[in-house]
Amino acid sequence: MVLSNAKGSIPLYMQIKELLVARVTEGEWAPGDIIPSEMQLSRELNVSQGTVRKAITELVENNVLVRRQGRGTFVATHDVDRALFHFFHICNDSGTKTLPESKTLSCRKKRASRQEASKLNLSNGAQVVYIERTRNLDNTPTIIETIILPNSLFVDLGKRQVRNLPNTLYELYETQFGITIHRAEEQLRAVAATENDASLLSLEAGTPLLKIERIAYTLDGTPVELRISRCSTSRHYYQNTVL
Amino acid sequence: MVLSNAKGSIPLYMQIKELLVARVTEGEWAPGDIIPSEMQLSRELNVSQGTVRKAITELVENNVLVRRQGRGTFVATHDVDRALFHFFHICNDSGTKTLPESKTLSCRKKRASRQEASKLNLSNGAQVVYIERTRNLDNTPTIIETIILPNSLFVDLGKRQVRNLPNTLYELYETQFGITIHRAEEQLRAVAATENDASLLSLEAGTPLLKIERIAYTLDGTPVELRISRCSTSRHYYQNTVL
DNA sequence: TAGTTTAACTCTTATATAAGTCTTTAAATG
DNA sequence: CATTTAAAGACTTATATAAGAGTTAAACTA
Repeated sequence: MVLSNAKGSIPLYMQIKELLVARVTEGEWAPGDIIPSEMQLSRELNVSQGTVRKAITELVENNVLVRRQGRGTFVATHDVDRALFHFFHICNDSGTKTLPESKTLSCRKKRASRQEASKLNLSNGAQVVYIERTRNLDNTPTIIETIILPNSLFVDLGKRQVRNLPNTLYELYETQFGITIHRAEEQLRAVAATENDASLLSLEAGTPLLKIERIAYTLDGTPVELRISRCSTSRHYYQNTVL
Repeated sequence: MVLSNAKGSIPLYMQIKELLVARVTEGEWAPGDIIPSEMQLSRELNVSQGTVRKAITELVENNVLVRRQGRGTFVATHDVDRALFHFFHICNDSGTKTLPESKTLSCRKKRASRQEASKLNLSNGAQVVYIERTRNLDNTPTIIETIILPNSLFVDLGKRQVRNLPNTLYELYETQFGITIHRAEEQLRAVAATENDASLLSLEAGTPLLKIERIAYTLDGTPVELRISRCSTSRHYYQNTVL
């Protein structure tokens, strides 16, 4: 890639931003890696340190990179904190947020339904990994989750780890499959608990549940996970901050 | 206020940020006003334009100010777009978001309940304005809203506008009462429709509804509105983007 | 081993130049 | 002569570069 500072061209710092993103998405720099210093990059690209800095600043705001003063700049990773603060929104009534324990019920391969395929941008009838689990909050089963993944990206996940899945899946995606979740869209509705829901959460059928349908995307915009959660909100709620 | 650039002190640009925020919260600059140019401010404060610029940049990211190249920098206002994009999260099934029409059912003064008072940081039994309304989406009643405001901040709102309230309340707060909503916390649960809910939304009692409890804050962190919405999610959903 | 230095970073501030917007003014047009 | 058009100028924010200060962790020393 060649940078251009001609008259009508895109600003230098934006071109640098693209270039840095490319190096992350293409795996040249993996999550957790330190990237070259601002000075090194500025020399390599023949621009000033401040210009590199502006590009990096915006990527830090997008949660792509992380800066540590005196140490360097790193590619963001999916540690537990990030999972908890960015992607998990259920609090208990006293307002505290804890990562729930998970009990995997099943993990198998199947063909995607028409809807699932469309939401994950797959061709009709493509193979998907299908995971069902319940999650405990404050020692009571509170959430039922159905997770649907393109089998092409998560090869052998169905076979290998049948009921041995870790609690924080996004860390697994990143470390085992090189897939980093960058953003997600969530659609929330209120639904009635089915008989099955009711028995899993030990409450009565028809009880209102909060249904969260999440599609998670990588940095380059590919949808890679469809996750449907049904939560009992008798002692918990979904927390959202509007800025 | 005096700026300090001594050794252990807070960075200049942050001090400037505080100063600019103060001028907005204290009403020296009102929403919609243009603020002095970066050069004017830099001369007034004896720093360089770039330092003022960094302070302003962060305030633009916080939705406090708005920049327009070639024109100037303005205090952010609560236009319809902002209300829709930042504070309204209900979409219809095809994914489009429209501002609902509102029908005010009642608007009166009462004493805050213990819970209401605590959520709005009021003393026990303080006076509040209590508004009830239904909102239509795609020509069907979809949302029931209860809005609770401290009477001390919204004097005579109860009397004056009994059933003549505009659709976008946040614009009213800003223009009539000088109160700008800056951020909000929302808590979502699934609940069963009461008989009253059911008749207002013409569905059956017990139907699951999405209950949204929002507390809205001004720039200086004062809670100024408690809003409880109950939404039918048969044809609509709550949309949240996780970054 | 505890304290000190040092090198490699990022962070802050300053300055210069580019680019966008609006107003004024004067020429061109009917 | 009245009206439109276009160019010039005086603003504004946007981008790029440079220099020095603050932080951190590891190497070095007593």
